[in-house]
Amino acid sequence: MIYNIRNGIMFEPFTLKDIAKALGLSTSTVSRALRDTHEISPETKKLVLDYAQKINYRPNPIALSLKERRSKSIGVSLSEVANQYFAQVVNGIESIAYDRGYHVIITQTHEFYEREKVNIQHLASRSVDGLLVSLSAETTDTSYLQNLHQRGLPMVFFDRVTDQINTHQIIANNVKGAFEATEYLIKQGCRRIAHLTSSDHLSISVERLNGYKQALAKYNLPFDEAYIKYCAHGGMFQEETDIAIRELMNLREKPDGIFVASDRLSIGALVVFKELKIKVPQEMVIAGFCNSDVLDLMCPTLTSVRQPAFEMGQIATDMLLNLIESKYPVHDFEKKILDTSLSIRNS
Amino acid sequence: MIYNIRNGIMFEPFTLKDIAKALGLSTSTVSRALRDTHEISPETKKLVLDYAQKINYRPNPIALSLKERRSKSIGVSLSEVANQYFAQVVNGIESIAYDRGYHVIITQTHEFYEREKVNIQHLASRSVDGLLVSLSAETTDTSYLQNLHQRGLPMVFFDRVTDQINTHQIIANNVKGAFEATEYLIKQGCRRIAHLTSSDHLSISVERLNGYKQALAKYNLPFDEAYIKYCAHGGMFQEETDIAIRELMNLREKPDGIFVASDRLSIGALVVFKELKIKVPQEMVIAGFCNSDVLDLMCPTLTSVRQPAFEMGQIATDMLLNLIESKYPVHDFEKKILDTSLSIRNS
DNA sequence: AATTATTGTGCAATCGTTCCCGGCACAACC
DNA sequence: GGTTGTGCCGGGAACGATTGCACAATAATT
Repeated sequence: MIYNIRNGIMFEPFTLKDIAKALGLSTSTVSRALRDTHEISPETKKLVLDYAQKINYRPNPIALSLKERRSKSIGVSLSEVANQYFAQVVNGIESIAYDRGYHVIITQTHEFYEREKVNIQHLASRSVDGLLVSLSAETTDTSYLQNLHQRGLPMVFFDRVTDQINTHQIIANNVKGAFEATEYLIKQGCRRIAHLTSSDHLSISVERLNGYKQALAKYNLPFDEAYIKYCAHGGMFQEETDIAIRELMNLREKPDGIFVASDRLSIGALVVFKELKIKVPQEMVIAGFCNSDVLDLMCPTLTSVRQPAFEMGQIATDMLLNLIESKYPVHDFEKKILDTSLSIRNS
Repeated sequence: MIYNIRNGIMFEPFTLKDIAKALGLSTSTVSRALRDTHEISPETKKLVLDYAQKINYRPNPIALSLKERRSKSIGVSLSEVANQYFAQVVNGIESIAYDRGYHVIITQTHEFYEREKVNIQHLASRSVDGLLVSLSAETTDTSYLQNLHQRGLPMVFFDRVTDQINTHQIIANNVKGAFEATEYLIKQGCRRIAHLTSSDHLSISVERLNGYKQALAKYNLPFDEAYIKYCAHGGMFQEETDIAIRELMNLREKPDGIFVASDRLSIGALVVFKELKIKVPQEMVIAGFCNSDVLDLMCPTLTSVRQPAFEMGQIATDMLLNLIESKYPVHDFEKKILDTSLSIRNS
């Protein structure tokens, strides 16, 4: 192996100029040889390619970005990768992005609006070619995103979307998923079904609440606002979940079933019910959105609504890359809705 | 807000040249005015600053990276963020990096050597100023990393380290952690203690095996190679874990306790024991490294060795940034070892 | 033999920024 | 009055890669 010793200290990758100098050619010839242009003689090509191979030459992506005016990378904003649902989405995103030659830069909001804003503005200024966004629980003001969108930065929303920005959206069928979960609780004999959810302005909260209401309506059960509990930070702090459930259990008419709207809240709820030593499913049946793959190991048990997370990541990325690579402005946007599946666990 | 309409379609931020043209100055003057150099008159400065403010000018970080020959970003290579331990490490990394003005780019190996190599070479080709690496289960050949290191790319290893590269390392006290877990099993009355671990060349495997042996030795229990099971991909495929445990349970002298060496394997083992309907802890006591925060919900129960993951991420990042920003070559490297803690769960 | 293709290569501009160098005023000095 | 100084600013090179254009050398044609 040959080391680059132009400078003994700093990490200095080889450049076209290095190859050109070593071989007594011009940089343009070297560049063309590497890109396999027809106007370079086979001998020169071989010479250059062999040498490039030997020193393990890689084109400098930063110089390319500057020249091409794009970075071949996309930014992702989500609440946290420790959440199984998002981890699976990320895997889907990467599977598509890498195939199409894009880098993926992941940023976490931890459900804070300020963090989201800083992250996304940072990404935009670092010239990502597009954004995949799932809004934080705190976010109500999307004006900074509208700004970037109006100025032409492609973006696709997934999971937690907003209608204030006209672009592609990819979500699970939250209404149907919530309906099925609630219906399951009803069929298990529950009559006072509580609903634990994230902040009330998130799209997923609205839709899942809708599905819950539809199920109650179908079976002629009354809707009672007292049974709905919101967690402003989506259960990011266990205290939120703790208080919400204790309040529910202190109601005069305790709920006998609960539908939980998100991964983190579902897990958090199980923790609280275990602490409170409430018998599941005798005293309380629990169903909730959750993509964890260890639910079968848990007690108390959770009947889960599972989202096609990997696929959602794939589709969102495909949509985004198509936007980025489109030669003409796109005005026709799609809202894609994928079905969830219900995994029944009943001990 | 003023939008740049040089081109109606693409996202085109303002440049120095735009300001210079608008104000009838040269780009160098504008640049100097913005950087507040003393050789620009107060009036010109104010003129430039006001205009820049008005159009919301941001320097192009890509051009800066090319010029400064650094990107103010660090790369991370780890097996998968869906693993709680790594998710926590990432949070630690970000907490330090963002404070010091660095971006974090995360890549996942999913325990494959080829994936690791491609990812890291991609990162190194210029876009990152340094690397945080935890090796994949498959990796035995670190020559491509040695290469980058010799050429001056700063890197710090965490968790799964190698001694083939002379740089900072930050790990948990794996020997002690494994010793305590095994000792716990012995004190619970186990006499035939199996050990389920990742691929045999990983540093963590070697160290954790050592701790296991030391505990056996201290209590005069025989070491039996038949009780050691390796999973080449660290349990990335559940089948690996499945086969390993079934083999253990088919031994003439079945083990009555098992010490598991990693997060994913611990979870995988619980799944298998549940499937096999083996009574825990009556027939089998399980202890293992695991940073999951829902272990209290699981049955069968797992006594866990918990690593200070967040802190490891923080320390590794601090070390790396110090390397990157050091004006002189560093030859004095540190191996930092953090204590684990044992969480006993016994149902 | 002169002209025209064809082939292979180099020059220079470009992307956005920084910074060295030099130049033009005007003032202060011996 | 020349020399030196100083404040203010523009020109241009550099970072690394791509690419249109020019030009050389050789081959093919008239």
